[in-house]
Amino acid sequence: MDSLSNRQMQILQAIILNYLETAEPVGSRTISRRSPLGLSSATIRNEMADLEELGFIVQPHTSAGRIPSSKGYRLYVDSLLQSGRIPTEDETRVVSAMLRSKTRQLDALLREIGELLSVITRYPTVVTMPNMNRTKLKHLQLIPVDEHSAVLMIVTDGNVVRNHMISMDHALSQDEADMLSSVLNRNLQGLAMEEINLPVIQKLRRELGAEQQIVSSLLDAIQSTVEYANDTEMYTAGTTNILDFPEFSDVQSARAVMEVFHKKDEMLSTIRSTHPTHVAQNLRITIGKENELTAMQDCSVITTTYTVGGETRGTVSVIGPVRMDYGKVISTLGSMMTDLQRALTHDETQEERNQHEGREEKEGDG
Amino acid sequence: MDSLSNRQMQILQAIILNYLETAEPVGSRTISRRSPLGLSSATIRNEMADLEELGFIVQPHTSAGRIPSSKGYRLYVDSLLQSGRIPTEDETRVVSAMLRSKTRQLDALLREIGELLSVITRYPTVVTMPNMNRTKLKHLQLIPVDEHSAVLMIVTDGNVVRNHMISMDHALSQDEADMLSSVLNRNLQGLAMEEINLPVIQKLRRELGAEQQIVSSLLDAIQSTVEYANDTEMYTAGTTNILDFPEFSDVQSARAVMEVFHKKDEMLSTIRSTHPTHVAQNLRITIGKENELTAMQDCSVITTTYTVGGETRGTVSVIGPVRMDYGKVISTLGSMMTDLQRALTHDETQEERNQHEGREEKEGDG
DNA sequence: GTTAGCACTCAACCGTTGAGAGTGCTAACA
DNA sequence: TGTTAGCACTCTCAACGGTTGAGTGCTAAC
Repeated sequence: MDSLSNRQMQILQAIILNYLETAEPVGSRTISRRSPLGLSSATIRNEMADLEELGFIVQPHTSAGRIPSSKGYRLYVDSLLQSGRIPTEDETRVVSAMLRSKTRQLDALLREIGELLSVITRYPTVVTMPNMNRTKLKHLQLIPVDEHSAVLMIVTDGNVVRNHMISMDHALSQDEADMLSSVLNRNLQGLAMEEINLPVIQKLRRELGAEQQIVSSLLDAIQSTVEYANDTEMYTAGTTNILDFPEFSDVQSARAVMEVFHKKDEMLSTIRSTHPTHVAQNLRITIGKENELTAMQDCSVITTTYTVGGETRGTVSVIGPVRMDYGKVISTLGSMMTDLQRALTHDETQEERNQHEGREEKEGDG
Repeated sequence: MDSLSNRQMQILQAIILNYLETAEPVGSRTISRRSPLGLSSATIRNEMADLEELGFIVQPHTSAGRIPSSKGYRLYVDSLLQSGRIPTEDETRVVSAMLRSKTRQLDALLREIGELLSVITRYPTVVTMPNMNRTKLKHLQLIPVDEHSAVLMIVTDGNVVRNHMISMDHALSQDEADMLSSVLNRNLQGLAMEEINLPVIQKLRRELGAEQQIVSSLLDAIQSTVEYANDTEMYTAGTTNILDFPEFSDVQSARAVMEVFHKKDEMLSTIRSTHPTHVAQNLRITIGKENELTAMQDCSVITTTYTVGGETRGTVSVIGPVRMDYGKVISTLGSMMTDLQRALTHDETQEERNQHEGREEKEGDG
C-alpha cells in the first residue's frame, strides 16, 4: 500500500523537480509535456489524485496544481540517498586546499567551513563545535599578567584554546604560576571536561593548599570553564540567504526564521531534532513540518557530524526552504565533510603516531 | 534665512513626534488638533508649505500629509542635544551592576553591553572593540602544548586575550618557552601594535637567534597578530529588531539591511561615516540619506565612543529606522556609556595607582 | 496675520469582470 | 482495463472603474 508504482514514483519525482525550480504549484499538463513518460495530462491527473490521497502531494486550492508535502519530499530524499547517485561537486576541491593551508585550530577552521558552505550552496549554514563536555584537556597553563590578574589558559583536543581571566588580591610570580600549572596539568590533563567532578576538585585543592588566595579563584575559573562546557559554541553564516526565497517574502515569516537563526538555544534544538528523521550516510535530514519549531516548518535542515578524537562530536548543517536543492546540498556537504574528517583524523593519527614513536615526519607538502 | 521662527520650530517638532509614533504622513489638521499652538489647520498648512520649501519636510504625494526629511530630523536631533533635556533612564542601573559583577575582560563586557542595549532600545546595536593598532601589549607568553604546537598568547590593554597556534617541527621545552617569552616581553611589552615594525622585529630576531626553527614561526605569529590588528573586532546584537518596523516590511529592503549588518566591512564603514554628521557630547548621529550605503539610507546610526588607556578607541552604536526614538536612544546610550567609561577608567586608574604605590586595596565588593 | 470655505488631487479600498490555469468526471477508444 | 479526449466547473489573479476620504492650495473674508 505504502509503496508506489514505478510510474507514480516518476511522476512524484517530476513534480518535485519542477517545484524545486519554479516554486509554483505544478499541473498535470506540465508533467505531461515535460516528462519522458509520454502520458497525457488526463492520465497524470488520475495518478496525481492517487498521490494526493496517499499524502505525497497537496493542492493549495481546488484549481491549482500540486505541491509536494513533507512526506513527498521525504520519499524523494530517501530515494536520492539510497540510489547513491548524488553527483560530486568540483567546488569542494577548494576545501581540501583550505584545510591543508589553514591553521589547525578547530574553531577557525569550522567557521571558515560554514562560511564557504553557505557561499557554495547559497543557503544559511550552522556549525557547532564539539561539545566541550567530552573534549579532553590537552594542556592547562596559568599565566600572570599584571599585579591583579592572571589568565588561565586551557587547550583542548582540536587545539581549541579557552581563556579565563582571574582577578587576584596579590601578585603572582612566574614561579608560583609555573608550579600551579604543573599541578593542574598533572591532575587534569587527559580528562574530559565532564570528568572534572568534586573528587577531582578536592584532590586539586589539597595539592594546591598552600597558595590559598589564588587557589580559590583558580578553582572558580576551572569550575566556570566546566560549566561553560555545556554551552556549545555555534557559528552561523549566510543567514540572509534565506530571504532570497519567495516562501519568506512576507516579513513575518522572514523575521521568525531570522530570529531562530540568531537564538542559540532554538537553533541548537532545531539542529539536534529528535524527530524520527532520516539518518543515513552520516546525514540527518529534517523536512518542513518535521521540525518542532513552527518558525522552521517551512525549512529543511540537513545535518552532518564530524568527529574529533574518536567520538562523535560537532555538527555542520545547511538550512534551506523545504523546496531546497537536496541533491546539490547533500553532495556538497558530503564531500566537504569527507575532506574535513580526513583532515581531522589525519592530524590526530599523525599526532598519535608522533607521540608514540617520537620524531619522524617531514611529509612533502603539495 | 536658515533659522526658523519659533512657531515653525514647534510645528516641525510636532510633525516629527507624530511621525515617530505613527509612521504615517501627518496632515495639517492633526497638528492643529494635537498641538497646544491653538492654530487652525489652514495656518498650519501655510507654515507647512514654507517648511517644505526650506527642505525640512517632504510630501510623499500631492494629497498626503508631510513626513520629516533627513534635514528635518537633523534639526530636531540637534536641538534635542542642545537643549540637553534628555531624560535619564532607570533601566541603566542594571548596567552599573553588570559592570561591577562582570569579568574585567573587555570583549565579554562589550558583547554584553551590546546585547543589553538592543534589548532596552529594541533596536539593533553594533559594538566595536578598540582598534588593536593602538592598543598596548601588556603581556606575551609562549606556551608549549604538545610536540608540534605551541600557543602564543597576547594580552593587551583592557585584558583582551588573543591566541595564536604555532606549529613546529620539534618539541619545545617549558624552559625554552619561558626564555623566549621573557625575551618577547622585554622587547614588546608596553608597545602598541602599530609600533611593532621592522626594526623591532629585527632586534627580536637577533636576540632570539639561537632557536632558529621556532623563532621564525614565532615571528610569523607576531606578524599575523599585527596584521590582524587592523581587522577590528565587531559584535552585533538584536539585528532582527529592525524587521519590526514597517519601513522594512518588503523583503528587498529588509534583506539589504540585514546583509549590511552581517558584513563587517560595510557595517564598519557605516559606523565610521565621514559625512559631516553632528558630533556633540561624544555622540555621532548619521541620519537617513546622510549614510553612504544606499541600503542604510532608511536608517539612522547613533554612535558613541569609549576610551581605554586614554586614547579614543572603540565604538558603541544603535541603529534604527530614520523614524527612531532619538530621545530615548540618546539618553539610554548616554548613561550606559557613562557607566561603562567610569568602569573602564576606574579600573585603569586603580591599576596605575597600584603599579606606582604598590600594595593598597581591599575594597568591599557589593 | 489668521481663518473658513471650496475645489481639486490622489492613494486606497472595493466589487466586478474576464482570462487562465487546472481540476474532476464521463464517455469513448485500444 | 488502462488511456485519452472533451467538457463543465472552480478558483486565483490582475485589471478596471467608481467611490471614499484625507489632505492640499488658493481665495476671500475677518
